[in-house]
Amino acid sequence: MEKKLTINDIAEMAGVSRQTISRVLNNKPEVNAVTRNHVLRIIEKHGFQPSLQARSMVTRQTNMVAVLLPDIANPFFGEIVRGIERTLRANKLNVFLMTSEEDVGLENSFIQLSQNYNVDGMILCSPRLDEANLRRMIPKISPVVLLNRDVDTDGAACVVVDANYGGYAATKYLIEQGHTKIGIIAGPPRAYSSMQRLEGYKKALQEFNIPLETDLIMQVEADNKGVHQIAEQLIKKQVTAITTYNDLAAAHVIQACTDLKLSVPDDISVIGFDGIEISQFMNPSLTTMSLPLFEMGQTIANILIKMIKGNEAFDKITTVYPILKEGRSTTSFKALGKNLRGK
Amino acid sequence: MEKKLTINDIAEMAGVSRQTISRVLNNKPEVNAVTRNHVLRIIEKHGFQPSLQARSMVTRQTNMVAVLLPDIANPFFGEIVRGIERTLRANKLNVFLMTSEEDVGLENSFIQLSQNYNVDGMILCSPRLDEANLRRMIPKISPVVLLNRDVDTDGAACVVVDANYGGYAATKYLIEQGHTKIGIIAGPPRAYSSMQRLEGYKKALQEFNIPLETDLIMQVEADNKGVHQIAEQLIKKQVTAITTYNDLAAAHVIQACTDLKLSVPDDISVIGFDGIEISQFMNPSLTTMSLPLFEMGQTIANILIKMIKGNEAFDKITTVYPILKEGRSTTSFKALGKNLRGK
DNA sequence: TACTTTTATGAGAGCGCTCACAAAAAAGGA
DNA sequence: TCCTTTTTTGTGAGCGCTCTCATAAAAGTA
Repeated sequence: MEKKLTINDIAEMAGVSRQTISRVLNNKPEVNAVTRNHVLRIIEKHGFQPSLQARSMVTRQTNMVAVLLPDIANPFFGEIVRGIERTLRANKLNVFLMTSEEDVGLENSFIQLSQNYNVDGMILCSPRLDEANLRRMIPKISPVVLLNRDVDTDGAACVVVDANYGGYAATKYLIEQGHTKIGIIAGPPRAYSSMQRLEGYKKALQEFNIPLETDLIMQVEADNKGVHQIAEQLIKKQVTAITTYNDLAAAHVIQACTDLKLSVPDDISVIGFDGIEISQFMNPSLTTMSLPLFEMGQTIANILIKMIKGNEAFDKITTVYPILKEGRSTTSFKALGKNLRGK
Repeated sequence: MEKKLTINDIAEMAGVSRQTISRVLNNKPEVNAVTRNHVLRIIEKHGFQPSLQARSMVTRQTNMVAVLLPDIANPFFGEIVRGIERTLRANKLNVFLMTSEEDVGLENSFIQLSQNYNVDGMILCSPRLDEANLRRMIPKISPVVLLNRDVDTDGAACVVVDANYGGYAATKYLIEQGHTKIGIIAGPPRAYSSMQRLEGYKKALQEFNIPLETDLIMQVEADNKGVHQIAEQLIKKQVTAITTYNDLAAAHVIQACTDLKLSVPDDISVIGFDGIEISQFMNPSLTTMSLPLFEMGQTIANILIKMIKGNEAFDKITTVYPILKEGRSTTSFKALGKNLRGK
């Protein structure tokens, strides 16, 4: 570890005060051209770089943005973070990353932590905190952008996927393909998006006068551990189609079907959510409610940047609508009536 | 934004000196039980949290580890970061994330940046910097753990995938399946792992006395943009198998085959590298040289932690060997001789 | 020449904490 | 009682910077 030079060392070498060095460092105009060049040369020569830590101690800005998400290995968040990071970087902001693994306690302490690091802003992706908690935290950590949470408070902006619409559109699509016995794996029990998705599912059924069967409604923790099992349960209940809360879950459903010697889509249609890049490489390629993930990341970051700058108007709430992307994991029910198991 | 309390505010409220507060905060023993409880109550009451920024200013440790990687949306790095983050967190260390997008300039400035933030250590995943640059930087940013770069210097530890072995094993496997005309998409031109992989490929051919055909050797930038095109070129050269540098590239190769109305594995066998989670969901499921990604992340983090603590021995170099995981994207050449195009 | 205005530089304080030390209070020993 | 030891608390300095303000030097005005 080489010893690190400070602004005082440079000042001494240059024979000027540390304040002059500071001025050069910050491109202040009130410094003589000769002095500036002299200082610049010495800085250059020794490769001096000021401590950003010390600087932010006094300027009260860290150029750090805390990004909290449940799981970085999940391609959904991966794509979003890519969009976030690229946009932040273009604005000289850096990413302080935290993964909560769906744990509310961890989430809470992470938010606390980044507050203690004096981050300039926060991006909370799909926080699990309850509304009261969230409202309590926001004033302390503001500005903050929330993904998939709609909390109308000062200091917070929201970017939400219309999971209600998504659930509706996916279900409607399946109904139009002739399915009536449609299972839904809605997602984590307490998650806002799960509930919304379920609402959309119900709405579609209602619209087509299909009676709601509550035992076709499944919720599952986001770790995908239970998806396989739950898919088996649904299959036993003779569904002809299953709509899921994300593409990875859909992949597990397809695998459950394969394990039970059922064909997707011939026996069962499966529809995903998110439209992650690899959904097209799956076996079979996935029909999914697709989201512009990278762009969403950009949007999130841009809103936060506006909030940090503080002099520009920003959208308090931005709604993103998924669009149906047809793959080969769904098919018309009518077209293959004879394939139905037990019928 | 609520105003933030400082240690002085608490000191005043408690009627003691700021040093006593500091002692309570740091669980120092030399403070009277009564005083401690009194202070604790006031801290609790006002939800005071000390500024980690100010603290690290004096303690000279930030509890931050900079993690630099080429692409966060790539599941390969996603899995690794998951392992890194979980391990670091268990040791009260946090992640300062940076994505270089394969850009050497960005990489350089990121390393500089994290140095200026006084991070406690760095993890560089597959840096693109040339050896000289790397050697020059390491003393300034030490301790550092390098993934997939073998630079023997003080202050750096390395975790490398034996791509040579991987390339060898994949090629050998294909040869044993009866393939002799095997194409390789080795990876980014200047990447260390690409060259290693290629060496292994050559070694396997040599071992089986198969003449090397240089026009079956392809290199491609890691962005997968060109993979499709390059795969087409290889296919035109009548290869019966293609070995690739990662699973995503393999997916693109499979897609190129599909586009040309060729079947994988009946017409062409494809083998991937890394063994990311979704490779099993691909169409067809991928045969791949599988890596324990999550565990690699843990290993990397653990080595860095030892280096930071400074009182424990650590492995200067850790080699990880990929293992073959058979999927349905490869098949025996002999078994389907009649399927060969143009033969 | 003396005066104001402009330009360039420096000195001191302070961001919120922890360090090394000094000082005060309490306890123990004779 | 006085003196030593132990326990507890407080003081000053300083981490590496950037503020604000004062001062010095240069330039313009009369």
